[in-house]
Amino acid sequence: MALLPQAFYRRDALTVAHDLIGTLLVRDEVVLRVTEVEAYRVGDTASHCRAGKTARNAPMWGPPGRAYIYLCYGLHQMLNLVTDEDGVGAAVLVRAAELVSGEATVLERRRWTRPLSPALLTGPGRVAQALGLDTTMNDHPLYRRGGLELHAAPAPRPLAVGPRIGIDYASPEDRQAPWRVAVAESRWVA
DNA sequence: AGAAGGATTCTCT
DNA sequence: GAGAATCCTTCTT
Repeated sequence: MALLPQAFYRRDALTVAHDLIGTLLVRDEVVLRVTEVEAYRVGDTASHCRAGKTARNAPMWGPPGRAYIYLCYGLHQMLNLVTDEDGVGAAVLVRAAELVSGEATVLERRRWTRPLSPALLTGPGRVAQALGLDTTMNDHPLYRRGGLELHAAPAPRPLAVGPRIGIDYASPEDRQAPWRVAVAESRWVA
């Protein structure tokens, strides 16, 4: 499988967001196909970087192709992939995925008892939990072998776009911006 | 030092 | 659909 190079991430977050759909998140035996993402772009009033560099969002300002993971609502880990040039704050949030392999490990990490359904992996906290991620994985490079990796795969079509979720604090323009991207026909979408 | 709020999820009804 | 869980980050005093 082809590891995506760092150059893949060194572009505008919205461009990366579109190209991210269909790629494979890989950690050991667990493989997830990305089905839904949101772009948080440079100068974005919805972005964690809107108030400048802080201890929490520092990974977003670093080199592209690395992980930015943060704790939301005190309990959910959120996985972002850092984009754009080194030194500017931008990233793409992974919101949903489809199970490709590693079912046993994912079920265990998610403490899933019900019959298999898209709810297993639709939602950013669920994806991160399925991959066993937490903030100690911050700055982890996804373009190198080892730990969490991102692999190229055929791009599903068509895609659907819409406004992002849970950003009421952003400017009206940014709230409406269609920077959420998903596989149009997948059931593995929130 | 204290307070507010958050890129959510789960379990009910 | 509503409410609880839960704690870090950030902003204010």
